[in-house]
Amino acid sequence: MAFDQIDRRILELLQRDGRMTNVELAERVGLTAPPCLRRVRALEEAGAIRGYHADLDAATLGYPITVFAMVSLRSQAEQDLAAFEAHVATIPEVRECHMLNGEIDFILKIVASDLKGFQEILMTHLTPAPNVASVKTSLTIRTAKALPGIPVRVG
Amino acid sequence: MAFDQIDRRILELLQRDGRMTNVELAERVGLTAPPCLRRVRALEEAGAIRGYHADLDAATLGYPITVFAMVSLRSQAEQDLAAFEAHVATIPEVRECHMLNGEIDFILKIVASDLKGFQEILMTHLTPAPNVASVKTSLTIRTAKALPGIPVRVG
DNA sequence: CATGAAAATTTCTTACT
DNA sequence: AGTAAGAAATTTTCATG
Repeated sequence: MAFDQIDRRILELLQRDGRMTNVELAERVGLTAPPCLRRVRALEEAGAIRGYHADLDAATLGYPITVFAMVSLRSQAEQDLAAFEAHVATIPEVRECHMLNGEIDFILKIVASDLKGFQEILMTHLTPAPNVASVKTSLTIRTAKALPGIPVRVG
Repeated sequence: MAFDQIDRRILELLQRDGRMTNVELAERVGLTAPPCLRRVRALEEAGAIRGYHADLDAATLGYPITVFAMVSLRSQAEQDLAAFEAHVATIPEVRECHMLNGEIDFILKIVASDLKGFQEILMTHLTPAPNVASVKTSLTIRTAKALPGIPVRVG
């Protein structure tokens, strides 16, 4: 599928404001509402738009702690990697899990209500998990930049 | 400000589907539309909801490469930390920048169109930046989990 | 084949209770 | 928090280049 300039403009605008009305979106990209809506639906169908999410303030809602955990496993056999992924999928505080190349096998983004809660997750669910060789964690002091998704060239 | 069960339910639903209509939202939380909309506006005002974003598929839109970069600086004086943050803020491919405790000063999430593009960012904008002592990068092989935001207890 | 106009439906939003 | 009403947006249908 090919995305033209109007499609990219739509993507950029909806990434910036996911609740923009279709009428405003249409105006901004220079279309009327119906063809604009059809393009949005097509972008959703094509998988270019995976969904829409409210961006919640973690600290305000009781999760002031964000931690990155670098995890190394003993075995990197595919079934062992998959088993670890399946395990972390069950931990609600683990919001992201990315498999990396190199020494570190996974990087996890974890949120917690306090340090005690973080330690609980670490000691109870992560360090003792099967096949885990090492877990190195770093607390987030502050987040300087957190843009959604990707840069969208509207050139 | 205190959030009750209904507020939390609203937050959970909008985090899951940021374009849910207020009518459907109201039905799901057991209110009629007007008080539900008032709650949503109040949550936005209070900063609990920071915004809404379309979740775009990076690979489909020309950014198949995601890299995590662990950056250490020579000086951790506040002005030098802030200068680095201001610098990465100008690089569109750097989507996230978190200041960490410990050996690593910052973790960056970077997207790129290909390895050449990534190398370009690394060599041109990151490694030679003022005050940068070391940059260790890891390519993302696959992302096993990527939930938005935070767990919302609706108990 | 995508756009646009028009119309029907649904949603949003305000005023009031 | 809910009801009711007016305004606005969404969505379908249909005509056009």
